[in-house]
Order: sequence, then C-alpha cells, then structure tokens
Amino acid sequence: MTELPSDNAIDTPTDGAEGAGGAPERSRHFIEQLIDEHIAQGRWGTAGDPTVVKTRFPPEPNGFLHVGHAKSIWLNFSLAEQYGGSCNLRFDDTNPLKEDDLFVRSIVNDVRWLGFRWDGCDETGADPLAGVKFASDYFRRMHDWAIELIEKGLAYVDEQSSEDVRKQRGTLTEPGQASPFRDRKPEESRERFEAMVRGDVPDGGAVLRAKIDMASPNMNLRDPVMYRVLNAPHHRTGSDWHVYPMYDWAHGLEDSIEGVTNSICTLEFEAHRPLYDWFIDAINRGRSDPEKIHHPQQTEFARLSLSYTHMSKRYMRQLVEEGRVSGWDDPRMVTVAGMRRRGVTPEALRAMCAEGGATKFNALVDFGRLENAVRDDLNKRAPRRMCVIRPLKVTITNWGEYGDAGRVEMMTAVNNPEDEGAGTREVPFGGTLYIERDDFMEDAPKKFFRLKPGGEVRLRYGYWITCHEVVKDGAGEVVELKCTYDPQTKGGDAPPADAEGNVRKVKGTLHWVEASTAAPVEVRLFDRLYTAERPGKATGDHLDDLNPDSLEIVEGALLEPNWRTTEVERSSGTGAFADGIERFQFERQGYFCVDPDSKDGLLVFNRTVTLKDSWAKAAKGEGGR
RNA sequence: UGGGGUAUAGCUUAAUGGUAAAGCUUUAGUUUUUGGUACUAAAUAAUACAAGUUCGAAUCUUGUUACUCCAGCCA
Repeated sequence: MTELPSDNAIDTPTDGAEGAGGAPERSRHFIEQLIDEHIAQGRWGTAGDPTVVKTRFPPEPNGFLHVGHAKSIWLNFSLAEQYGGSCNLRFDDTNPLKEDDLFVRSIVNDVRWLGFRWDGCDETGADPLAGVKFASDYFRRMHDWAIELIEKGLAYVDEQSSEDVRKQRGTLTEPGQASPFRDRKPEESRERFEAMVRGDVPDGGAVLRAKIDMASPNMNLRDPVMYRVLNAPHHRTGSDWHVYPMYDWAHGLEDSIEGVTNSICTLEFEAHRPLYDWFIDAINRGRSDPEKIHHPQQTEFARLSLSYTHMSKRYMRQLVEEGRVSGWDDPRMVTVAGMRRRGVTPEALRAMCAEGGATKFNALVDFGRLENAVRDDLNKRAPRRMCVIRPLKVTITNWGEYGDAGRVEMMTAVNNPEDEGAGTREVPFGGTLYIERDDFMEDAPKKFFRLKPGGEVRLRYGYWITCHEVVKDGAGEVVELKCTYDPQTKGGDAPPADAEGNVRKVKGTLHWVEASTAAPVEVRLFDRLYTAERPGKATGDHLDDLNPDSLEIVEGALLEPNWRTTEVERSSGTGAFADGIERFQFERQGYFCVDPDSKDGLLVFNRTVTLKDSWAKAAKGEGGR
C-alpha cells in the first residue's frame, strides 16, 4: 500500500480556536494540545516565534492526490497557520522508477486549489514550483551522513542477494540472523559504498544497511536498508546518482534539514519512529551540541477513511485502467481532481476535514459528511437556476385568452434566497412549458403535493396552473398535460382573497422552463461508486461492490436561457468561485457545475450532490409511492 | 503466536481524578414561492470486558477481548 503522508491543518478563521472573549469554541485535538505543551516548555522557541511550528506535506510524486491526502494537507497547513509558523510542500522523490514530473505538477496544482500556500509559494501562481522542496535536493547531504555512519561503524554494505537478506530478517516471532557482511571493516564498507555511488555496482548488487539489532521485536530495526543501487535516471537529478536513499533513511533527515518541528504522519509509521530517532541520534553521536542536527518530533494520526469509497491507489488504478471510470478525474473518484470536476468546493473539503479534527482512532467517516459539507457551502454561494432534467410538456390552454397566444412574459426570479445582494433575473414564461416528469402523477397518493389531474400547483416565479387533461401516446405513456393558468397569480403570488376573505392556497411549487427559449443540455447524474460501506470487505474484491448505477447521462434536459452567472451575483459573493468553475443550484434538484467536456453546441453539467429530499425518502418508505 | 497502536450513543468527536457533552443521523413541529435552507422540540442511546487504587475512575494500574499496523532493495 502506498503511503499517505500527514495532513492538514486548521482552517478557516470562522472555526478557529478562540474568540476575542477567550472561551474556546471548539475543543483542541491532540496534536494542538501537544504543540501547546511544546510552546509552554519553549521546546522550539517561544510563543509567537515563527519557528515554533514548522510542518510539511510530503507526497511522493507517483500518483494523484485524494481525500485522504486532503486531510493530511489540511492538518499540516492549518497547524502552521494557526500558530504563525509555516508549512513546506516537499516531494519525497526517492524512487526514480515510480516517479514523474507529471505528478509533481498535478499535486502542486491540487494543493493550491485546496487553498493552501506553502512556505516560499508564489502567490500569483506564475511560478508554480516556487518554494517547493524536493528530497532529491538533499541527496548530497544524506550521502555524506551515510559515510559518517559507515565510519562510525553504524552502517555497512551488504552484498548479499535481496532474497538472502529477506531470509535472514527472521519473522514476527523469530529473531533475524546477522549478515556475513555485518562486521566488515568500515574502510571496506566505505570503499564498496563509493563503488555503488559511482555506478560500478549493478542494480541489486549491494545495499547499505544500518547496523542496529537483528533481534529487535520491531522489524524496522533489524538492520534496515538505507541505500539501494538503482542505475536509473531521476526526474530531477538526472544521472547524478546510482544509489537512492530508502524512505526510512531519508524522510526523517529531510524533516531535520527543513527544521520541521512536528513531523505529522499516519498511524502506520508509528513503529518507524524509533528508527528515525535512531538515525538522527547516530548522526549526532560524537558531535558537540552546536554541531548536532535538528531532531523533529514525529506525531501520528489516523488517516481519513470515507464510507462507500476506497482510498487505495491500487484499486483506483484498476478502476481507471479497466475503464470502470473515465479517468483519474472522473467525477465519481475521490481524487482531488475528480472531486473538483464533480463540483466539490475546496471550502467544503476543508470544512469536512476540520469537522473531524485529528485523532488516533481509525474511524470510518460517512460519505454523507462530505455531501453535507458540500451542500452547506453551496447553499450559501450557488446561484439558483431552473433546469428540467426529464421534461414533460405542459400546454397552457387559456394562454391565448389573456393576450397574444404566442407571447412570452418575463418573470422575475430570485438568484439566491440566502444572499439578497445576488439580485434577480428575468425568466421567460409562455403557453408551452416543460415540467419535471416526476412532478406529475396521474394516480397520486394523498401526500403528493405536486401536479395531478384536477390539481393546482405554483410554477415558481411563474403562475399557478391547474391540470385538466392528460394526453397519452399509444403505449399509454403520459406525453403532455393540458392545463389552465390563473393570470392573477403572476410571479407565483397567491391570488386575491375572495368575497368571504378566503385565500386560495397551493401546496406544491414546481420548477419549469419555457419551451421556445430553453437550452438543451446534457446532465450527468452521479451516485456513489460503490454500494458497500467498505468496498471489497465482503468478497475481497472491490469490483463486486461497484454500483452499476453510479452514472446516468441524461441528454434531453432543458435549462432556462441566460443561465450564466451574472456580474451582480459574483460581486455579491454568490457564484464567485475562486477556481473559476461555474456552479449552480438547479432548484429543487441539487447542485451542478459546468463540466469541461462542454462545447459551444453541447453544454454538460455534472450533478455534484442532490438537495436533501424528504419526499423521496417518505415515498421510498411507502414502497415506491 | 513477537512488537506497536486504538476502543465513549447508529456515525464522528468532547470531557486531561469530581454532573458523561456536542455535531451528524432519526422523529415531530414552525417558517417558507425550493418537500431545500433556517428555527424549535423530542427521542433513544455510550465509557469494549473484568479486577484493582481512590471519598470519587471514561480518565490511573493490571489482566482479557476485538480491531488495526509491521517480516519491500515501496512510500
């Protein structure tokens, strides 16, 4: 399984730790409490000192970022921000065989999109790599320290095959055995190591190992490999090196070099901590205090797991390679790229991360939390529009009685009820309309508030209409509704009271579009990729739990004209998305965004998430009715 | 079966020897031109188990159980 580095940090000022009055609004998670202690002790400096918290997000550039990484990113960056420190973005590029420059670009882009700025980052984004650190920048220093360890008799070159090394490692219950090369002279190891570095040793011909304890109950301490021979070019250092450091040797040193105070990582590295401590201590052995290198404090937290998804790189790759999804940025994928294309906002992602905080408990967070976070954010900021996804024709039979039968009247619609400043827009209404197929039932249950034969509903911002006739095709399918409208209900307002003072009421309000002006669009409706909370748990194969209905493409949807986000909306904050993605709430249906597949002739909208739908829930409870 | 880690309500998280709390979920209601949002209320429900220390234990100790990570020249 691939790694998942540490993660995120705090976050928005609104959920910050303390108000001016002093009382904390939220409890502090264990890493914050730990840092509080460090500050109280003056461990890395005094409060307010920028060195007091230094973190880093250390991905390997060998794949795409996903929600799990987002959590790590949030943790690291928010901690730095909260304490006035800083956070590095550093690539752990110690394995040239698996890494690629392509991934560093996408990762840099994703971190920026999430809204975080690393130490030395170019605010404008003109130089995307500004301030970005690479483990490979430190290869020379690591090499020199390795030589030191060899000379101190703390490391040796082992020239056995990897199979022999594995056999000697022992098992979980049996100690390992010493390599025949373990006690060779430092000069000899040094000579062999230099040969490895020069490229005089074939791949797999030798490794440099730390001399620790072959009998340790902690497998990581049984003389771990520090360097292996890889006669391969590196995406940054070219052919400079023929040996590359192992993660365990390199990682702690990178943190040390960068002055990282809190090396935040996931739980599985807990058993590696003694090794990282050993390496630093080994380098510092025999050095005077001022010569000693910095010793970071590693702290482990539980990675984020979301139900109905899987964070495994292997599984994701399989989905992509087998064509189960359209790519790494398929909107159903929980990659950062996928979620972005789905329409998820970085603000929602950050809010979800902050909600859970940091713990050591391996929790399974409900996928609904992500959906809630998205609804929460988009409810406040998404401009409203009307889009009929599965159209049913409605003819207003008395439209001609109150004016030209071919006329179109402009109705005023509110752009965002949560944001008065977002203003209004004009939506055309006419004698031929479309409503949602699901909003009509010929044989409706009592609690169905929408349109039924003889029933009256409000068309939002339009008029009230009453259904008088249902037109069916040869197959018995409803193809058209003949309705009348009440000209006294313009804008959707209730008609004046009658002579006795009774006001007519209507329970249902529907969205609609006018036939001659509506824009045909393609709508992609996404559902969860898997049907099981823990995909693959039951059968061992995640493909068994794939949701066959995770994508539905609807081609004949109809969107109101002039749907583009307006300047008035943007300046009020509604529809002002920093990433430039156009997002909307299609009234009564959900949040949608424009997909990059859109062309001039064909607009494509992705459904990010539905609105909560208590009717659907109730109807389902009644067995489909 | 060696070592490390974790365990509080359906889910996620608080409580740091002194009344087990909150959010989400659920249910009911109010408002509403989105069966959305907001607001109100209710509900039920938890310290994995067992001992010990203590006036008092979710918290400290010991044991047990369950889950999880570790035997790459991956990260």
